[in-house]
Amino acid sequence: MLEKNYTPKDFEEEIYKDWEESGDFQPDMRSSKDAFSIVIPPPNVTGVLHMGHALDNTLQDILIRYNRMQGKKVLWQPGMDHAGIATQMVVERNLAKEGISRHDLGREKFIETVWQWKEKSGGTICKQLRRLGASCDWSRARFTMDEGLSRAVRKIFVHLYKDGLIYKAKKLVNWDSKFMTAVSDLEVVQKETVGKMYYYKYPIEGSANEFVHIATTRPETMFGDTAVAISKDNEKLKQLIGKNCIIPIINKVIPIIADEHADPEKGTGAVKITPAHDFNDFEVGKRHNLPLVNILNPDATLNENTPFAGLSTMEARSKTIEKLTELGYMEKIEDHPMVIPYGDRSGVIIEPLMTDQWFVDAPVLAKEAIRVVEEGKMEFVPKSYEKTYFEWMRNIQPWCISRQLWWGHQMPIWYGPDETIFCEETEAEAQAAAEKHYGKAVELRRETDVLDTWFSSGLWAFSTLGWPDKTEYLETFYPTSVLVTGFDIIFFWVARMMMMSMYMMKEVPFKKAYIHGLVRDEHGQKMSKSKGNTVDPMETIEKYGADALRFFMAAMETQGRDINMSESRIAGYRNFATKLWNAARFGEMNECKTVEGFDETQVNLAVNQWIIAKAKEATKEVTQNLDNFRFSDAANSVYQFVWGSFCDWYIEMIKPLLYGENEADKTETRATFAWVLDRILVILHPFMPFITTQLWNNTAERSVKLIKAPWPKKEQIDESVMHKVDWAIDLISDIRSLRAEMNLPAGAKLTVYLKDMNNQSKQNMKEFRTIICSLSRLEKLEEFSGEITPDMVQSVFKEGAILLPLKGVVDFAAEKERLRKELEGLNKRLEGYAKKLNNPSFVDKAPATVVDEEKRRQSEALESKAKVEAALQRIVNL
RNA sequence: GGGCGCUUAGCUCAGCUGGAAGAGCAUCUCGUUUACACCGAGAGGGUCGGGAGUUCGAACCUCUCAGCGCCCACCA
Repeated sequence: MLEKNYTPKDFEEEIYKDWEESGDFQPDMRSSKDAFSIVIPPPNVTGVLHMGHALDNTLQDILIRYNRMQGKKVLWQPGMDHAGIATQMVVERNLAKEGISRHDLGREKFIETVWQWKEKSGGTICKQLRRLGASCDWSRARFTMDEGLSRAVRKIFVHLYKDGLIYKAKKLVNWDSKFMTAVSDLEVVQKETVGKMYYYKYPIEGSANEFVHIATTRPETMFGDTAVAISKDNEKLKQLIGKNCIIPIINKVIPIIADEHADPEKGTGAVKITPAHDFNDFEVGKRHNLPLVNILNPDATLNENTPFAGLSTMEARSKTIEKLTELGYMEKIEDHPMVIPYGDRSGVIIEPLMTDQWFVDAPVLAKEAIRVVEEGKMEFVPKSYEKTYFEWMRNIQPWCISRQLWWGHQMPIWYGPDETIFCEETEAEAQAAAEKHYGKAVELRRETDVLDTWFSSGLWAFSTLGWPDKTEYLETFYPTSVLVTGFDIIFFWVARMMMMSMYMMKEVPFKKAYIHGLVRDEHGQKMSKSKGNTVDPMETIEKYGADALRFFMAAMETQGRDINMSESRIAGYRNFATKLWNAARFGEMNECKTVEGFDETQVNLAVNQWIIAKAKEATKEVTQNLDNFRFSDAANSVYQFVWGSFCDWYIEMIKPLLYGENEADKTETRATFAWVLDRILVILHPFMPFITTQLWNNTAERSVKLIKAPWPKKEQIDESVMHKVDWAIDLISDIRSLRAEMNLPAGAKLTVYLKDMNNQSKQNMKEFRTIICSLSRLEKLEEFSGEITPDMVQSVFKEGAILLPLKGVVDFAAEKERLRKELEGLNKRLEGYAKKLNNPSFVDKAPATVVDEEKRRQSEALESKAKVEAALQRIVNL
């Protein structure tokens, strides 16, 4: 028995538990069909489910369930990312509450603490994903720091190193002074701010009143200046080139050099060069062999190379200005719009800093990653993201992979006493290599840096399947079928997976990358905690059910567009679930039970034939749309069918039958109802797995679980039967409309006379009389013979009935006219094609594909013409 | 500066290859008919941002103007 009310909370969790415990999420390796696999974008171990995850994972789950029902070997590989910086931050913050710093604990103890934290509090998100209905094979869940994945990381690192694709270099890198680590270019966000431009002057050496005028936004960096540059095309200033100037305060002499970097149009035309603290200046410095003067400590305070050692940059800045003003070198200060780099995690200003770091030679790895996309071996959906990908990949810079953190994969690098580098997968191998190198055993020192988190995520597509071992899963599921993720991590992750996979596996990590947008708030604003406009998916699930949230995500997902949150819409999809629930209850009340061996091609009643055809049509649409990743179209197809066709029309139309006397009709209708409801549960299951399963389990004894129920194969759809019932539906709609327009009282009896009837419509009227009268609340439905009979007059006056305008309710004349016009248009169109295709200049000039395209359209128009002609013929016959 | 995208009903948005404008919500009217008021029936509402062009035919293609958004790079 189905409960009277649809209360998803009561069964969603239980159903999930059953799936998981029965192993329903594990791939059926015995299946003879293709494999289908997705690797989950691993959420951070610190992560909590937000709407972005809800979207991403709903889409994946829809694809997974859909393919599972097709009988394929289906794997959704779950797991989590150790999220270096994020996790270290969380744990450090917790420790700080107790007044402990990580340095108090020491590296080993700290890492132990992180692991403890992970076991205890990490992975909340996996529970939440279960609540959403994500049918991942949790028994295979991986963690980027688990033993197997760590081995994969070491192996590929050593491989890359020995191929010369990983190297150590002293370079200017983005330095995060909060976490005291280097970060990659991608982890730096540029923010617009209104800053100040400071104008001051450096005296020229050996001259009392000659100066070079400088403009800068960062006066405190002057202590690191090692030159001033002027363009040799700068007519006004070029006479200064070759002279020396003096940095005030520290009275250091530096040369004035000629360099194109100094744009005469910008600033004062003369640029102070600080090679150790600016990426452009670094390049200038390289060109002129300038010394590098580092003025910063790792915590971004100034060092002993400046007079303000220990001060922060801001403090040093005001001190510098103060001093310059005092000495008479300061000229003016102006407001200046500028862009300042911040760390995406730390939120502090990122400083370019000279340090020893490790790099991956990304430009080399990018080549293959670009090629396979060019060749279509990996396709972006929507395709437009290809361009973004190419653009970035073709301009890729070496990837800084070393982090001066503690939480992460420590690099498999050991140094000998003379700093010789040994890169091996294990310490023992490194020892052996060192012994060979030195001819004796020596003490090795391990590199303390850890790897960028994205290094290990870059291996995710194959490391989770067991690589470097040759496992059955790797064999079966690699390359994975599709990757589903947001556009914001194309560079962070998609690109890196492409590079790593192409390098190591020589094969794409996934055949398609489905890229979706962002989930925004109701008004299209980005959701953020600081704005307070976030919506917690768990609360939404609590309130409306996971099915409603999932359906919302699917229905809103149109390619290449962001999704705006809309509670009213989620409520609408909860209502949809309620509607289905009640429809099922209707079936239960009327003993509509699934009939084993029911042959839906053998039903007799037109309404039953009609709903079966409609169900097949909906199935076809869902199938096609899911195959093309058109989630919203797929969702809308089911929605329209369930609410629009099944509930609004079919259930109403069969009521007279079910409450009637004809037992054969009843039997057939009950069986049909059950068949259609089952079909709905099947095609709706990927979107709303919980309610469909609950109904599946409670409306009949089943030999198959819904999660593994076979997805219908291609079916023959009987279109001719649709017209008859559509005729009745049109008639009913028109009568209802007239009734409302005429403002008839609710109980008013109504008699309708139809005129211009032909054989077909006479037959239709006979067949659907009961249904039509019942649904449009008619007293009588009669044919108008052309004369007003005493009967008709009687019905008006005696029964209080209303005599409708005797013109026939459906305006076939207008319909005929419409079709005639359409046919006219089609004929013109065909003429147009004929003209075009017979025109030699068009055929000669246009590429063959264009000509083919025109020909294809022509034949399409021909087809349409045939259809319209047939429709017109039907009307004429009616 | 380079790239991408958007502008369609009051709101949020669909509209796949050009062939007579759609959904959800909101609004208005009617309705306690035995699945459902988380409901049913009906209605109103759009010169598809402006302009020009291609076409027999344009929301869709081309050009142009205006507004909005995102990404990348740079900014002494």
